[in-house]
Amino acid sequence: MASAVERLAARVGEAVGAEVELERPKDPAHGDFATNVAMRSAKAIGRPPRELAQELAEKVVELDEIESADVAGPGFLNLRVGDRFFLDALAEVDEGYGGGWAETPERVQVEMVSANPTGPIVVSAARNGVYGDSVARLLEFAGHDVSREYYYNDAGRQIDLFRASVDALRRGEDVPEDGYKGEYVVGLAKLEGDPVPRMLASIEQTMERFRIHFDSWALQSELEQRLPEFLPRLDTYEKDGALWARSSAYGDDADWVIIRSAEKGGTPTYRAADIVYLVDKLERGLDRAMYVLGADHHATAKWYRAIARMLGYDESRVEVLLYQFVHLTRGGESTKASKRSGNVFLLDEFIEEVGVDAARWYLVNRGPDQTIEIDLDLAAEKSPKNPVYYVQYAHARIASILRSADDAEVGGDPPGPLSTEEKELIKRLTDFPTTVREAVERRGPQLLPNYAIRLADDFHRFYHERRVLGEPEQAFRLGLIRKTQLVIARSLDLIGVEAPDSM
RNA sequence: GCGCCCGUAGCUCAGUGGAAGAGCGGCGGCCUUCUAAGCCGUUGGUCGGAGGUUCGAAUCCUCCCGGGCGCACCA
Repeated sequence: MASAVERLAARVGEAVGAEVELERPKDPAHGDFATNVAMRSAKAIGRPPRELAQELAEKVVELDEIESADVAGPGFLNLRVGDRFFLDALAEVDEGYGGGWAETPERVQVEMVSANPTGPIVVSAARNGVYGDSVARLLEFAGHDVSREYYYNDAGRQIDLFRASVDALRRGEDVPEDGYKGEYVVGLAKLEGDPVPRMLASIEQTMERFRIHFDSWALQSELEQRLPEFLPRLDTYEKDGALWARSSAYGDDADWVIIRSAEKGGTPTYRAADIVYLVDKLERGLDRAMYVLGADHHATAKWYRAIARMLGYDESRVEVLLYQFVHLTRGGESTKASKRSGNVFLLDEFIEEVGVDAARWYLVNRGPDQTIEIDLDLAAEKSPKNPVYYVQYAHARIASILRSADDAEVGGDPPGPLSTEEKELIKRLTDFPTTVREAVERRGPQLLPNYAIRLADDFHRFYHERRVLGEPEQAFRLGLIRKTQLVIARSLDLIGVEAPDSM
């Protein structure tokens, strides 16, 4: 069913005889909604845009919903709508508002983090998790069937080196030159047994603490064993004693070794496991396999698509989400992160210092293509400087009013005309579905925190100008803030941030 | 050299064809009334540069400059 805004667009389109899209002007002085239909069709009709706009304005203003239609700028049609429209639009806001619209629900897997279990999760891996998890939450909200998977390398050189580092300490020796040297290695050396499962358990614990839950864990060692059954389906050749995948023939920039030469051990490379893993995903019944990768792995995107093509799959089922790095600063000083040197900034420390909500907010706040710089001192401040608290505060304020209202009546029409603040707030609520849709389509969860700030903005202004309790409009305004609260909570939940009832 | 990403206010960044924005910083106001983690005002920009496409470009295309990242029989 079409939303109030869509119905309005259709009505206006009917009146002017063309497809109309309504946008929200940034400047409220430009009206409640605006359309560029006159400028779009001016050329085809062969008339000056402003003249055409004037003519369309006269038709549009005949509609019941439209209070005024003005021509502005190069030929924009600025529309003001009546209270009835606002009330209808507000009535649509409920728990599921903005979600459940996916026309063809897909089974989607988001594979994310997937850091080697050779050390604790650091902050850049946390961006991977927050980004992937937020995209997953968005897809779920849109109506898709989403699962989250962690793929870990439990075999190979890095893991061997990690185990060797722990063993060396246990024997009272120094860790190998290129081994792992962090504090955590010392801790693991004091415990019995294989350090890898312990490391993995600790990673899982950290991720849970960060509100990221994995449905499944895939092991490289198991996957690579199944390589022989897929070899016949691959386009390969031998060179220098190694087996190469001819990925360059399928869109990649190069060919890659999948089985090492005898003198290098004759073992499969991680790329061999990639192939098995991809087939496994696509044959498991997933419609779409999403990989979340850091900018340093950007070249892998072509490799995944190339092997999908090589194996005869539709490459559009494979999607790689890339994100740029995170730089932490403290009072201007940059903190460098290297897992092996032991001089690292761990996610656990980050959460300790700034809290889960602010940590997630800062990591998802920026577009994935943008490197993030986070000033730890600023992020840790629980003050108005921190936008996440600004938004949460709006939610808490609403909760407080609702508590004071007790079991008073909530909802219904207002006794008089709507105030400017009420209209602005409702218009902002009508932006939510389009914001969600765009965030899903662009895989851009950063749109949500930015929207949430605007919504909190409109609420705080409303709060400042208009009283709720004890006013003739009480019931209506209680309904309005209740719905505002729902949308704030949803916006925050989609990025994994909590909406507190008091602060 | 080849490939990917970025360049918007003093700082950190939104803004992916329609009327230049936010937060922080700076300056100045507002608390006997539902939470001042709030509100209001003000300061501040040749959207890296040059061409091109378009009625219209921060946004699309080309080139140039600057920065980050990658181009393993490591993962």
